[in-house]
Amino acid sequence: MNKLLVTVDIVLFTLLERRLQVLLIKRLAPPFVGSYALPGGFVLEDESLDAAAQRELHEETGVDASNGDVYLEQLYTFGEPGRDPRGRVVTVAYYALVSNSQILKAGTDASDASWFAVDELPQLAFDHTQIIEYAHRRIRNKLDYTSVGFELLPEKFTLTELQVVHEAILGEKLDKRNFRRKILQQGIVEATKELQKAGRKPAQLYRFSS
Amino acid sequence: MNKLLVTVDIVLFTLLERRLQVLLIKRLAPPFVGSYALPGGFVLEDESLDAAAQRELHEETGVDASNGDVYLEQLYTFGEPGRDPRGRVVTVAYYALVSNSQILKAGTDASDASWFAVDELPQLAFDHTQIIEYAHRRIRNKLDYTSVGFELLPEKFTLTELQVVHEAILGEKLDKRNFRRKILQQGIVEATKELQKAGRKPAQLYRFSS
DNA sequence: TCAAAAGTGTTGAAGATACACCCATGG
DNA sequence: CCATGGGTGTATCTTCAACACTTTTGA
Repeated sequence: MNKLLVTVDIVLFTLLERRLQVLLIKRLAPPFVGSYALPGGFVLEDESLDAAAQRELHEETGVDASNGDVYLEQLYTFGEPGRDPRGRVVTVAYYALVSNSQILKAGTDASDASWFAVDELPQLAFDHTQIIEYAHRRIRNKLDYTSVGFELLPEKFTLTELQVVHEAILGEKLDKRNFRRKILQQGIVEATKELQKAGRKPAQLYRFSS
Repeated sequence: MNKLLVTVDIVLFTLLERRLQVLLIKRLAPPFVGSYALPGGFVLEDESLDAAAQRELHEETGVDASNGDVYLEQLYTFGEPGRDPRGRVVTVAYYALVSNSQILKAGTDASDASWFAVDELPQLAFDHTQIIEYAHRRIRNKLDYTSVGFELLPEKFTLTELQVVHEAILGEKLDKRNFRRKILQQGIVEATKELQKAGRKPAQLYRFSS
């Protein structure tokens, strides 16, 4: 009948500069002052774990997961004694996927937050390096049998943008023709009537079809 | 800085009568007196979550997971407020796979424990039905890309026994020739020099090769 | 001699991989 | 006019699915 401290930490991914990146927050209080750490915090008495994750995500990063357009999923629970020098803390880790456009909406008021490429992380507080690796592994596997890729893109996107997402997550180049064939014959995207006019040559915009 | 009750619950699977079965314990104390529930209990101040799961498994079922021959893996953490009428309880669920022979070794001193086929569960306490479904789904998926099946068998086994394990987990019949070819060309089993003499026709015994 | 489980190959379909060129646009 | 990214098809290989009969043994 032993009560323990329970926190949620969130590995927030996005795609920036064609690379998979994670949001980290510089710690202002001990322990690990000055190190970067995952956004997160304590679970309140009367909120679910998912709700706590949503709340912390919003408080610390400005990203709003309460409407359906942020993918948020429980990852794993870390509870080694000694993983937090302040005492026994059990952390339920989550990961979240947001598009570039949602980040901009969220604004940068969480001032000590910055993005880091997953393969170039700084030294992190606690066991957060391990948690991020675990999350990265999870989405890599998930890409094989689901359509998580869309969660990192805005509502409308080109197939090349989707391919870049897959390449960033998998860490390898994909063949353009094979990729397009696979996505199209899976029937999980549908063409919109719009073209992206930004680039050199206008590209067909697609949207995710449930 | 809110402390919460943290428990571990274990979904212990085995294969009995060619069916996937789960160990349940009849509750003697409120709430849910007389209902069946998963074995589990509170996490102590200075033990890891894995250690707590191992300890509870041993205390409540007699199964010893401290040597390597029980497969024990964290499943998911359930923390809805209201899932336990006594108050806020966060449960880190685990699942474990044991062979028939390990059960017999463990003995039946945990007197109010009984096995139930996963597809014929009684009414359960708390949200334990949901936890078992989650665990069942996990091992079904895992069967596609790993070799969890072995964990439900003794060290030496025939290919037909392995096939029965797969069929019990997947809930469908498999083609014998296709199954054997797949397993053999994966190279994850090796033939021993022994034959099983029990049945009608002697069968080659295999063992798992790491 | 019968019942029960062991063991064994082939074919066709579907899915995955490798691979190269032309086109439209903006600078 | 050139650099950039958009867009397209085919041949091959690998993988998966369907399918039936013979053998050994104990009762």
